[in-house]
Amino acid sequence: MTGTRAYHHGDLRRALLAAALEAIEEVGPGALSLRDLARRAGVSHAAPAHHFGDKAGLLTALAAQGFDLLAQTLSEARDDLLGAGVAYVDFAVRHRAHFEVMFRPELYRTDDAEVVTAQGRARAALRAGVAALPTRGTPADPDRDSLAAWSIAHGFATLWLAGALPDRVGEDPREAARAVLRRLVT
Amino acid sequence: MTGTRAYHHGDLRRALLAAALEAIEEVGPGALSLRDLARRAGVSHAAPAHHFGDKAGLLTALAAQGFDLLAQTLSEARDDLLGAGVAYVDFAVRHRAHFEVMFRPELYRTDDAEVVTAQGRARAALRAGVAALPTRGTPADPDRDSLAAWSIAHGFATLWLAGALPDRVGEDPREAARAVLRRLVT
DNA sequence: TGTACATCAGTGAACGCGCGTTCACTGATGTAC
DNA sequence: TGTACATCAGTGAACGCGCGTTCACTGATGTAC
Repeated sequence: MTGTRAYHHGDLRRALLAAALEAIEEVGPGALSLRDLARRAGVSHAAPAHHFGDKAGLLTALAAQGFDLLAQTLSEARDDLLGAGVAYVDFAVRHRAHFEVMFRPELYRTDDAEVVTAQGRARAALRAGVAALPTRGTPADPDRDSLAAWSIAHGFATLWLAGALPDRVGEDPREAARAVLRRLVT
Repeated sequence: MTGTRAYHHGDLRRALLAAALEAIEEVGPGALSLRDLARRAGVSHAAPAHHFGDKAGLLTALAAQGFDLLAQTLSEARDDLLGAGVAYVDFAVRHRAHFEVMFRPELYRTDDAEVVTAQGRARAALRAGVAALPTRGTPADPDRDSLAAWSIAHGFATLWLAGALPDRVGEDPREAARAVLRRLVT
């Protein structure tokens, strides 16, 4: 494979997804355009339709990929709720584009089979983390505890991404998240 | 004022803001177009520029309005952290359009004077609520406690709006939020 | 090893659309006298 | 109370742009024989 442009890209689907992540980080998922992705991938503007049909198709693929990645990330922090929370925030910051798409269901097909499967995996990993929560005085309510843990991690992550947090939280999201999450976990 | 169209609308600025809230609830803040707002307000498509200059100008006005509304809402729950948290979630659900704009700083001018002022008010109201937090065993850390409370309320609100929460949380956001927030507050 | 053919990936020209922006304008309102 | 005039809010035609989508096409790849 020299510098010459091959007629067949070879791995255009993957290349378009990568270009989409890049574009989303720059302009957000709303302003995404298929023509722009084609440009980024160095391919004709009609090419993306071949692989994804339309914009929602592409974002659906990205969402599925994102939930899978999140599930994987969370399951590595098994038996450690604090660690899982920190991993969740870290995921949001490092995979910002994925994260932003995942939680804007109006942008993609939430009933897509791959999305549903991946979502299930992520949900299971989340619950596994919460199951490890040390019970405090009051009798444990797994449902409520699970939602509380998810909420605080998700909220911190979104506020971080929105740049809404005060400067004093510092520059390391993991460290900042750990301090805040401890409030719930310890 | 009969049914006849007056040449001068009289209160176009306010009408456009109202139309914007409506449009945002339907299509999200990203897909907003000034021409659509003009249509909704029954006015020529060039009219909005008169009042807001451009889209960012309009969203800036909306963000400022939103932060003011939030500050007002929170300050009504003075001395009651749980109540403030529930009010925060309730605000997000009932003023969804405002809320969505407020936390997408890339859409408006965050350095706008009115925005900065209103944000300051909201922030102060938030801190006042947290100051009422009962201290538990460990010595209180107001900064951390404040961020934790904000995170959990914000996270629950965003997840609710995204439709990401499981069905079992029910249909009343206030009630559901109260249950979850109690995990942090009690 | 070669040839014929089907399939598939990507091309590029063309289309219609909605958008933001500009600009000369017109009608309404407010003010000075 | 009337008139003249300045100011302001909104008009509507025009423009150029980037977009998604369509479609006949072409070049590359894989397979059958």
